[in-house]
Amino acid sequence: MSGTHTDKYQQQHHHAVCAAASVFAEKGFHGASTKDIAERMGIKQGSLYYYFKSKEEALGEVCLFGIEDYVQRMDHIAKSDQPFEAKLLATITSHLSSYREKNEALKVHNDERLYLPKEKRTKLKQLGSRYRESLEGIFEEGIDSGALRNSLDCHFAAQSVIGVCNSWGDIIVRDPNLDLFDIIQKCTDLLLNGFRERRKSARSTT
Amino acid sequence: MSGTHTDKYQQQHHHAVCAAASVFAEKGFHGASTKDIAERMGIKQGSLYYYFKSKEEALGEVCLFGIEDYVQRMDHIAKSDQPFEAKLLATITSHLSSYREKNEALKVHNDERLYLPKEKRTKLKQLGSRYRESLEGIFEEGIDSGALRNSLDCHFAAQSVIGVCNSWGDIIVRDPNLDLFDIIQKCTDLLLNGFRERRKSARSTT
Amino acid sequence: MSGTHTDKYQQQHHHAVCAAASVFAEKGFHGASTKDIAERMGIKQGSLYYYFKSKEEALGEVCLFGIEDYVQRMDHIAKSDQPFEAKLLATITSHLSSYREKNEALKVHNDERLYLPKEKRTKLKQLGSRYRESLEGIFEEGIDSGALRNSLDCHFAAQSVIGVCNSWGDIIVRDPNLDLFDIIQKCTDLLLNGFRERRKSARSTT
Amino acid sequence: MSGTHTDKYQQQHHHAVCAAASVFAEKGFHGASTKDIAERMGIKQGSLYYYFKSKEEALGEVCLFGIEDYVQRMDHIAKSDQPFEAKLLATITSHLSSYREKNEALKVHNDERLYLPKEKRTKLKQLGSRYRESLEGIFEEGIDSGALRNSLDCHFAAQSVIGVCNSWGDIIVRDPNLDLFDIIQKCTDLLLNGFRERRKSARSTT
DNA sequence: AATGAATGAGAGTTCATTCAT
DNA sequence: TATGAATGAACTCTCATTCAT
Repeated sequence: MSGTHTDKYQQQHHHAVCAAASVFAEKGFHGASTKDIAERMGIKQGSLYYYFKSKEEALGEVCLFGIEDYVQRMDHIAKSDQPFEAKLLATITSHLSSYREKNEALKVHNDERLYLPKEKRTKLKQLGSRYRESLEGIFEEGIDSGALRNSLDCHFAAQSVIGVCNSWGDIIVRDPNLDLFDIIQKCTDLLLNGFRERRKSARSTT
Repeated sequence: MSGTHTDKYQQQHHHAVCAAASVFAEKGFHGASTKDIAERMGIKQGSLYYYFKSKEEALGEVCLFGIEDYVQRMDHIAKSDQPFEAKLLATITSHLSSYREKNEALKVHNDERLYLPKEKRTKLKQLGSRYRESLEGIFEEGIDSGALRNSLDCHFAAQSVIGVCNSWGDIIVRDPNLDLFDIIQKCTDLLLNGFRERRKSARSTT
Repeated sequence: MSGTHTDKYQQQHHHAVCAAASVFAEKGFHGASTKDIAERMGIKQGSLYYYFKSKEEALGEVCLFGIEDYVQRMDHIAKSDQPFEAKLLATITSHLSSYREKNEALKVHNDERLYLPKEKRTKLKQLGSRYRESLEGIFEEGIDSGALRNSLDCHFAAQSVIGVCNSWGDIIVRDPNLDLFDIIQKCTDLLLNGFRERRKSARSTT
Repeated sequence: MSGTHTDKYQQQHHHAVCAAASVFAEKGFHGASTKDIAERMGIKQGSLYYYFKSKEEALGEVCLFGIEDYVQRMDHIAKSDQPFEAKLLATITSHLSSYREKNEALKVHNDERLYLPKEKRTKLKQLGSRYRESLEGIFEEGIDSGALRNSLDCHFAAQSVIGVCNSWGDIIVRDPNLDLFDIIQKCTDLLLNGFRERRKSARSTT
């Protein structure tokens, strides 16, 4: 991948991935046209095929770009030597910050990856699972350390964290004026306490 | 609307809305073709236009169908005379059950309503706001009743409930074998405790 | 034709021909839809086929209706015992008045008859030729009577009369406020003098 | 318009306008298909849209092409320093010759411009009015110079000239074997004498 | 005498893709 | 490295026509 291409190519290729991410995020994969992408890059439609073999390949690259370092960061967090609370905060910070930085690509991954052919989805699925499993591991540690109640369903917990973050992520992407750190704090607070050991037993009625 | 059309027309029209919901949910608005919808109904493509003036109109009807009674149910819950905990449970139950019943239409509303022209989005936006505001009202009551801490940001809380429910809704739609009531209970538990008054002060760092 | 159908049918059929004439005149044959015609009649699209076997047949009937009595009137004029000047005036009066009375049908005949299949055009062509030939006959009489110069090309003259009348007819149809008799007089004057014997020889330069 | 496009593009674009003119003239705007036009150009249907944004735009360009230099020529004639008779002859020659040269486009302008949206018709209407007004001016000069009788209605005269020319133009387009100059001469003769001062008073009856 | 419902062919248009230059 | 030109398949939508009722 490196070596076969000039510097300019690499730059333009990256430029292309970002343009595609931006357009796909805005219009969806099927609603976006290759012309849209090319125009956002400042080149002509036909020239796009110098950087992508097909529109679908572009989607694939965007999706991969969208989660890969996001997953890596989770690996770091999981392996780090911090108490459960700090890890959860770090996770949420990382997740929500992603939407501000590479924002569009992550959104595209979440919303459009289904339109990829099965084979191409495999790697993404692995990365996604790795993310969720790392997160589940963090929750297991939390139980062991006594920070969380024994009965917690770690799979449910991880999925919920991802869900909350993604839904706030969507809102963040749509409204750039929102205070990111305020949201991070409130989400962390919600999730931290939501999964903690209970005092008495305030069971809800039906 | 009633009176101007035959019984058969009404039936088929409803049939068409469901077919459209199903196809849009699966492939997205732009990824779905009118041929797909017609075929799911068992009629020919051209005949679809006897029931919809355009593909876009079909999307509009699906979206409306997707939220209208779901919003009404929230109205009922909000107006009812129950303690906060019961209202939250009822809300979550209603929201997640929707995904099982009219499932696809609600999903379509959430994911595809952006592709509607502004004017058509207005009514949907009103309904959506009504939902969120009712939910915020429930949280305000919860604060007043002492069930929730004073400092709670009700807007954040409402948005988070919606977010959690929608993200689990997506999962439910995709996997019909999931135990709906297990998820409802766990979500309620998470959210209830996440927003409750705190014991000590396990504050996380920044 | 008469006897096989009820009175109401005959009435509605006539109604249909008029509606078709009106719509064809406004939008052209290909630009008009059978739904347009039905709506102008106050019936539903499918019901139109009770009166016409096809859209094309409707055009055929409109065209025929548009010229037939117009040609008959010309026959009368040609056979009548009047001086040339009176016959020309009568011809022009008849032609231009037609546009006010059955206006749309005649316009349709002129503008849209080409879209009829060859076979159906035959009868129309005969009628049209009969008209032109009668008119040529009138001009020949005019020469014989000394009202017109010997050198006049009667075919050219007849064609020109028709051309002038049709072009003014179009204008009359489009603007119902025009003074029909003013136009008739001016046209007659133009054509009468345009074809008359010359005084000196005011040849135009190049 | 020049500079933004390749030479080849300009050529093909012109080619496309001519093909469209030809097809519209033959089948009418609504009766003609974009496939017809493309085929006449020797390209595939989809490729036509490289040269026209829409079928309607094609009609607009054809109409404009059909009258623009035809109007300019009239401007020249009107401004030139010739006696009335010469100007009339020049006008008729120009008008009828147009049908031989750019033939189809002018016919399309006359017959199909109504199908253009209002905004696009504005420019055409201006050009058409300019033509008619120039012609009226010529007739006014004719009156002043004594070549025409005082009582002449110049608007009627101009409209009639246009009408005669257009109706002969249609015939010329349909039958390429006709002797153009014979018709020009006969039309000029008809119109010149039709509007001239009268000798005695051969008034027609009513 | 008229309608509702459906059909199928064809329309205009868009678009991912290719390829010579 | 990038473009202009073209393609063909797919798409949304319209419409003349049919037919059971």
